[in-house]
Amino acid sequence: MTDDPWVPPVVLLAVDLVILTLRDSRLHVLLVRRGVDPYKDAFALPGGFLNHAGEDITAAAHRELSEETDLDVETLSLEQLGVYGDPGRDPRGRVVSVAYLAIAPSLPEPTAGTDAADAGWQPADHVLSGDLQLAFDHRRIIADGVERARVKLEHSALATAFCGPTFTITELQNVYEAVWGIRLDPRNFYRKVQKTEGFIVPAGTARKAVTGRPARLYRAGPRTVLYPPMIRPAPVSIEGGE
Amino acid sequence: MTDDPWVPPVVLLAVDLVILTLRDSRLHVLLVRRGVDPYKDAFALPGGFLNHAGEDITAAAHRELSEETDLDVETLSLEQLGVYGDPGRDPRGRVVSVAYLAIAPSLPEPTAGTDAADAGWQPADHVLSGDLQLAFDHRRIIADGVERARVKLEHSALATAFCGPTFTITELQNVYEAVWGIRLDPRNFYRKVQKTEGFIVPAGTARKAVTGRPARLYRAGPRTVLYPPMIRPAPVSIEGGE
DNA sequence: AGGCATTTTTGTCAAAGTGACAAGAAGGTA
DNA sequence: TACCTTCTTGTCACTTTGACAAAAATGCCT
Repeated sequence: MTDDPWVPPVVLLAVDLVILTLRDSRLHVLLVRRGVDPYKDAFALPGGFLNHAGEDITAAAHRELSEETDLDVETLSLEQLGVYGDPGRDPRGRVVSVAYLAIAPSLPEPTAGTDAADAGWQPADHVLSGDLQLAFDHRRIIADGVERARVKLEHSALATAFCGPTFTITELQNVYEAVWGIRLDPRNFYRKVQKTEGFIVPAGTARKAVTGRPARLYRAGPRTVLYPPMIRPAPVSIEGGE
Repeated sequence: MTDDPWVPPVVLLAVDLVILTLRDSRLHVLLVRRGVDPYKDAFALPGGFLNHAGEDITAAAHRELSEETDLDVETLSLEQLGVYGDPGRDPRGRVVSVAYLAIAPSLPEPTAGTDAADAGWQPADHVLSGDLQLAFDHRRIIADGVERARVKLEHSALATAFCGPTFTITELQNVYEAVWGIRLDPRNFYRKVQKTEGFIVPAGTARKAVTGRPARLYRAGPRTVLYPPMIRPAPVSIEGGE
C-alpha cells in the first residue's frame, strides 16, 4: 500500500429496464436479443450506458425506454428497483447498473430498436424458470422486479396500469391473478375493489360482452395508495422466508 | 457530435449509510460532521467511496459501517435503500451513491472514525424538520430510509432489531410508536404480537420492573415476514399520497 | 403492614372484514 | 324458448379490529 494521494475508483454506469405487461392473461417481460458481445445472441433486458457523464439516471432510463420500445413514456410509471453492481457481473469491466421497473398495458409486439437485434415479450414464468438463457444477472433483476410488482399490487393502484384507460372488474382481477399467480373468487374480489374507495370509478358505458352478461366499465380512481390493502392469500410458508 | 468510437462515461461510486436506532424512545440517525470540503463542518451520513474498483458494493457498505461506528456488523440487517445520482449533487464531479439502511439496538455514543471529525446520534424528527444543515442530498436519503423502516415494521420482524437480545412487549411497542410517530393501545398491541406466530418467543426469566408489574421477557422469533402484517393506523390522507 | 400508584396481563363486546357459497340478472346461442 | 355463460348482488359463519374494563404483580410511602 503506497502513500500516494488516493483517487477514488471509477465505474461504468448503466440502466436496465424491467418492463412488465399482461398478454393473454399471463405476465410477460420485454426482452431484447443482444447483437454484440458479451452474451451475444442471448436475451437481455433493454438498457444501456449513460449517454454522457452529466445525464440524469432516471432520464437515461426514460431514454432507453423510448429508444427500445414504442411505448408512451409519459404515462408509464417508472420506479427504481435497485442497484446491481457485483464485481464480475460484466466481463467488460466494473459496470454498475441501476434497474427500473415499468408497467405497461397490453400492447402489440414492439419494433426492434437500434441496439437490439430482436425484441419481444416473453412469458415471465418461462423466463424465471431458467429455460431461457439470460445475459448478466438479468434473471435476478427480473425476479426482483416481479416480486416488487407483486407487493405493489397489494398496496397501490398499480394494477390499473396494466389495463387500458377503461376496464372491467374481471379484467382487473385477471391482473391480480396473473401477477400473483393464484386464482381469486370473483364475487369477493368484486366486493373488495368496490368498497376500496377511490380505487376505481365507474366509466359511463357499460357494455363489453362476447358471451355472458355485459360487464360495467371502470377507470382508475384518484387513489394511488390502497388502504386497507388488497390481501394476497397466504404468501408465507410456515417458517416465513424473506 | 463526432463520430469517434463512443466510450461510455464513468462515474464515482460511493455508499451512504442510514443507521437508525432508538434512544430514549425516540428515533435517531447516526450522522458525522464532515472534516473536509465540500460541505465542511456540515452533518452528513457515514459513507465513502469504494476502496478499489473491484470492491463489492455491499462489502463497501459493511466496511464503512465498521470503520465509522463500533457496531457489531454481523448481527445488523443491512438493506439497499436506493441509488442517488443526480448530476450536481456533488460539486466534485459525477458521484453516484448507493444508500443502505441499517437498524441498530440502542447503543452508547459511537467513537469518531477517521474521516469524521465528529459522530453522534441525532433525533430523526429534528433532522427531517430541516433545522439541521445536511450535506449533499442526505436529508432526502434519510427521509427515504425512515419511510422504508416504517413500511418494514408493518411486514417484517424488523422491530426486534431495534431491541436487545431480550425485550418486553412494551419495549417492542415503544419501537413501533417511535418509528411510526403515533401511540398504540398496549392491550391491543399485546394481543396482536402474541397471536402473530413466530414473531416473538418467551425468554425464560420474566422480571424487568422499575415500577409496576414486572414484564415478561421475549426474544425475536424465527419468523421474518409477518403475516398478517402489523397495521399502521390510517396512514393515508383522503386523497392517498405517494 | 397497609394502602396507593404504576405497569403488565387477561378479558369483553360491538363493529368491520374475510372466505365460502347461493342465487338472481343480462346478455348470447342452439 | 331453453340453455349457457358471465356479471352482480346477497347471505352466513368466522376472524380480526378498536375501544374499554378489570384483575394481577410489583415498588413506594406513610
